[in-house]
Amino acid sequence: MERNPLAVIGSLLADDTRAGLLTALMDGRAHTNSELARHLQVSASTVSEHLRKLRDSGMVAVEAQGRHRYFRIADHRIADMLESLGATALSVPAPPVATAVAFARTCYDHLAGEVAVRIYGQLVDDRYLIADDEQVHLTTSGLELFSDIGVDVAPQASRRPLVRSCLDWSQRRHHLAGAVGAGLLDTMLLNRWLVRQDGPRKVRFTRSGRIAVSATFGIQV
Amino acid sequence: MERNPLAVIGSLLADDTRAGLLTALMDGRAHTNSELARHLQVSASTVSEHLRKLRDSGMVAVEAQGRHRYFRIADHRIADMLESLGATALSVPAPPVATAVAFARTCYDHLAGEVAVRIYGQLVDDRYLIADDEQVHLTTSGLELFSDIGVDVAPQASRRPLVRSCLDWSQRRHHLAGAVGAGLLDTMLLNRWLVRQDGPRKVRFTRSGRIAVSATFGIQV
DNA sequence: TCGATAGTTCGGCCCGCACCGAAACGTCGG
DNA sequence: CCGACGTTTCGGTGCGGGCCGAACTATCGA
Repeated sequence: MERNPLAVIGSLLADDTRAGLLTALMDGRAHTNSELARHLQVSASTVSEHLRKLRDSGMVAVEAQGRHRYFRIADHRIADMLESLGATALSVPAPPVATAVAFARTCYDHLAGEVAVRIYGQLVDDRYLIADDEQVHLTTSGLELFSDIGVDVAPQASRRPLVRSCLDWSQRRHHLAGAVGAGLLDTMLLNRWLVRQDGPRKVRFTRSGRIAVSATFGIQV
Repeated sequence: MERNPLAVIGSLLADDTRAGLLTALMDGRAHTNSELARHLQVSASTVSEHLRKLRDSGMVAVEAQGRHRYFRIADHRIADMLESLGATALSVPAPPVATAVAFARTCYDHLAGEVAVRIYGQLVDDRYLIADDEQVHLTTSGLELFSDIGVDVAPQASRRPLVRSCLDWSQRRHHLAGAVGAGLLDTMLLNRWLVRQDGPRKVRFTRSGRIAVSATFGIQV
């Protein structure tokens, strides 16, 4: 059965939930299945099926990371099309869909956002951290650095790696995860360098926190 | 129920028949309900319902003319959107949807197309025809002109007006309809100025036809 | 005034598909 | 290896909507 190409695209957009997924993804970041399910108030299985269709059609791409799978708009051509489509809707003057990217936020059990990316980069530059293509290692001086601020850097009894890199989709760059990444967040919260905000993953640096981060990692916050 | 604007547009495009209607209308011309129904091989009632939806949404506009209603893409913003959407489909390099406009074709019982528009304009310029906003009248010299080439210009027993203007949607300009318009086409075919082609409304000027039209109306064909 | 034709509305049928819960699968961390 | 958790697959249900034919309206031309 030969279908009209307009109808093919239209069918993908026609469903309200699917359109909601695309709209949510239009913030330029990548999201997990369950995040999206919560956001749209539908079951995880439903979202999974929708995402599969969007993926099959090439509108959405996926990147696996551990037991999470991050979904995002496939490329800027798709984004442009959706943007222009949304603008055409009610002759609305194109509401700016891009949201402000959080400077600091949490990503599961570790710190993410702009500041986390900069800390990660500085750690690499200063040879506290060695990052090759696939693997990340903490150097001896890195071990000392984290140990000094109260992060447990003992080799884990568990299989959990000390350090792991995690891709920050709002930045498209890596930041620090793994046991040390989690420990760093714990320490920051414990010492009130950082306090949680109302949003689920929102955090904010305190005044003393900014000073401490500057002193510890040598970056300006 | 609040719906996602993407889903609103998507729903309109999602149906294959509706997408086919829009694709057909993307030739830039206006078409009637029954034309479109024939083209898409569905019933007239089905097309009518689809066109109503497209009209309600503002994607398609309609203009009534006698017992015909001509449907067209509402404005160039919609056309642009559809064009870009179609181009996004399979990364196809945007097939040129605009078809060549027929130089000469029939419109029901009279002549239409580029040549008909030019004849009409020349008739007005030469004062054979007086056209004000709403009405069109044949002058005495106009009566003679058509009488000379064998078109019956006797006042009609029927209510049918001698001359009427008909909007040519491929040209967005008027041409001659009414009893004289119909008679002119008859005469042209009878004298073999014009011969029918294989297409339902396709006609072609003969060599002698070109000469006769030039001589009669003073236009170059 | 009347038949022919274009278009719309209405009623009813039926298919496609969005949805959910349950179960299966894969990865993480203990 | 095991429990926890994120994700996907599967089966079943219900509803929206596209389709047609028939009836109705409007216009044209005789």
